[in-house]
Amino acid sequence: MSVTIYDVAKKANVSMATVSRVINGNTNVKPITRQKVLDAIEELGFRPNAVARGLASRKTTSVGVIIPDVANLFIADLARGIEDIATMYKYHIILSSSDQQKTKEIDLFYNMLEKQVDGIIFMGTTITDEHIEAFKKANIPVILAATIAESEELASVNIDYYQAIQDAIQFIEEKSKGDIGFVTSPLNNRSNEIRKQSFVDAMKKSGKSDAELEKLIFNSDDTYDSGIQASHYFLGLEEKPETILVSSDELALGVIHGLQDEGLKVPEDIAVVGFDNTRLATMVRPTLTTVMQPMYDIGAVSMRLLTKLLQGEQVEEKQVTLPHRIIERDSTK
Amino acid sequence: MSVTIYDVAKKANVSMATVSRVINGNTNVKPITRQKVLDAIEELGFRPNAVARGLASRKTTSVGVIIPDVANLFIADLARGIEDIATMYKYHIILSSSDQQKTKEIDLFYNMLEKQVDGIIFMGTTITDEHIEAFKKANIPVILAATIAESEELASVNIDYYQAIQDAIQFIEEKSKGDIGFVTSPLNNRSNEIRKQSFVDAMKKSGKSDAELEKLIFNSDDTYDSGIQASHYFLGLEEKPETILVSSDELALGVIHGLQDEGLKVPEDIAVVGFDNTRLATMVRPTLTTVMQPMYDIGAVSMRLLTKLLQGEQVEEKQVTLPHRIIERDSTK
DNA sequence: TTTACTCATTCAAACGATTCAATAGATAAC
DNA sequence: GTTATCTATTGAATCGTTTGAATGAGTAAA
Repeated sequence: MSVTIYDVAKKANVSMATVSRVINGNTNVKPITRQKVLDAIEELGFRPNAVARGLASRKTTSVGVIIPDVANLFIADLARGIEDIATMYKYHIILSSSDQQKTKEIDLFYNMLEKQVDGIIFMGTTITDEHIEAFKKANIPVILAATIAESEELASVNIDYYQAIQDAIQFIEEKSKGDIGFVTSPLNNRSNEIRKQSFVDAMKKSGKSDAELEKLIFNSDDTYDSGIQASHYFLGLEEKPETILVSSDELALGVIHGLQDEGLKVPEDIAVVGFDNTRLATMVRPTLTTVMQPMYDIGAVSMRLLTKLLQGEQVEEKQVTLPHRIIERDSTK
Repeated sequence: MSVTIYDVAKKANVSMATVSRVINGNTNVKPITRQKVLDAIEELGFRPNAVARGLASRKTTSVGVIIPDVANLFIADLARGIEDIATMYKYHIILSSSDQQKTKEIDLFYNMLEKQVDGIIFMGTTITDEHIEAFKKANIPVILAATIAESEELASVNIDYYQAIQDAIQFIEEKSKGDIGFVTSPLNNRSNEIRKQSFVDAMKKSGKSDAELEKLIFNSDDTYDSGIQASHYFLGLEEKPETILVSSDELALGVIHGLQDEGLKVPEDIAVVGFDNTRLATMVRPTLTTVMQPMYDIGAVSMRLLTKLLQGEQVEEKQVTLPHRIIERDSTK
């Protein structure tokens, strides 16, 4: 049926081993032989069967990528970062969305192991013992991308979420003395939990009581619509915050539009600060001041880290923290 | 090292063939034997090696997906549709972005063949002879998703782009007698070309001269920023259009904001109609009237079609046209 | 009882590469 | 001239499954 290494060997009058060595760019092949083989390959239109290769070499040059949802703008950016570096290092990507469901995350993980991927990049919600067990059972490197694990042993690439929120609050407080409202993303996600905690700590430090604090927090489900709901919530308060700090950009757009729909002006009446710096941030009026979380870079660095691990390169630190920063636009004054 | 089918066979006191038959849910296994094998599998924590399976069975249960760019909101939706159906039918997805570069598209295609994918879903720009040659050389089914090919032989899933624009124009003309401006997406993409042609035909039919027509068209590169440029362009015309019809939603947001930045009101001064109906359409003020192109569905239907082809199911029609429709929101009056 | 069939199971040959030990030929060292 | 050292190449086992042919046991038909 299809052309195999055997056919090439026959045509070039050499052994399969030699053909294999030519394909793999191995030395110890006489230039003249190499050329003979190359000619035969060309002539037959031979393309090595990656599955057979994978079986024989125990390397598939594919990596598994498990993310919550490709269709999420923010996450797709991560995927793209991974992909670009993977392509650069000649890896293929097997991609799956977990929809933040723990069982699905774990199932997908084992499925990818069956596929004999060389490594896995995982973005998920909270890392449980079950996750860790699965990761350990796998004899391949696993990188957590934009995902927090308490365990020191797991390789990961993140930003410092706690500090990011602290910085955002400091940024806000430099501009305005009023209250700050906070819209969380779902707290089944460790990094969202950390952001909330960071907010809580900061507010307590500036003397807010538990009761006051509670009013300043709106728990959302991370959608545009719940951003709108959040805005209604804050407008319903007796003491409205002067600034609303929001856990994601999409949510922030919802908040902004919710406020505008009620006739308020952003940032004059209420300022809004987002989180992520997705492309959405510039696609809204006023443009959104936001905390940059460089998802593309997180993906790229994760994949690069993975290639290092796969190729046995020295890795100084398995837990990478990428810088964040506040990007000031027009939704704050 | 890892547990193989051989270990299971030994433990259960049966042959590898029997274990294989159990794994594959084959009949002709006595219940009692099946249970013995299942127990052994459980006990040893056996997981079949998909690579070995792939080699032996010549089926990998993975499909290749080639798309212009995962990080594009609109395209990621397609990917998600593909993925959901793939998961349902137990296929894995190998995903790659081509950045609309023809050589990359073709390289990726051949790479996926090397990986022995069972089928490929392809979204690209213009299908050239080179593409068709590659598709034919592959002995596996290929589905074009949201991608036009003139050839009748290729399986594909699309909407009727020509008609969609005709409908949009009719919709606009029912509301307003003024000129219609048109913002194209890059014309290296066949479907964009068709949309433009559709617009041109309609305008000619209503008596526009070539000179008039030319002024009404702005060629963009399909980004938010070029949407802004488009708005400036139209504002610079002596006779400004009353409505601007735009080839994508992201572009349309750019147009809307560009107009608003200049102090115009949408839709009072100028109405805007988008194309795609991405989530962006509701994430802007005014919300965007747009032509729905159901990318998720296109992905899902493509994948379903592929499974049919792979499983030898009867397929009535290899070229599927999905319905489109105009979704009226607030950017038109 | 013999023959013919099923049904359950085993045997062993693929699948298409990689890889390591073995070998032959050429070159260098003594 | 013999031995040692490289270099280029081959042979064959191996990777972990699937799968079709072969086998054997049990049952139904004659």
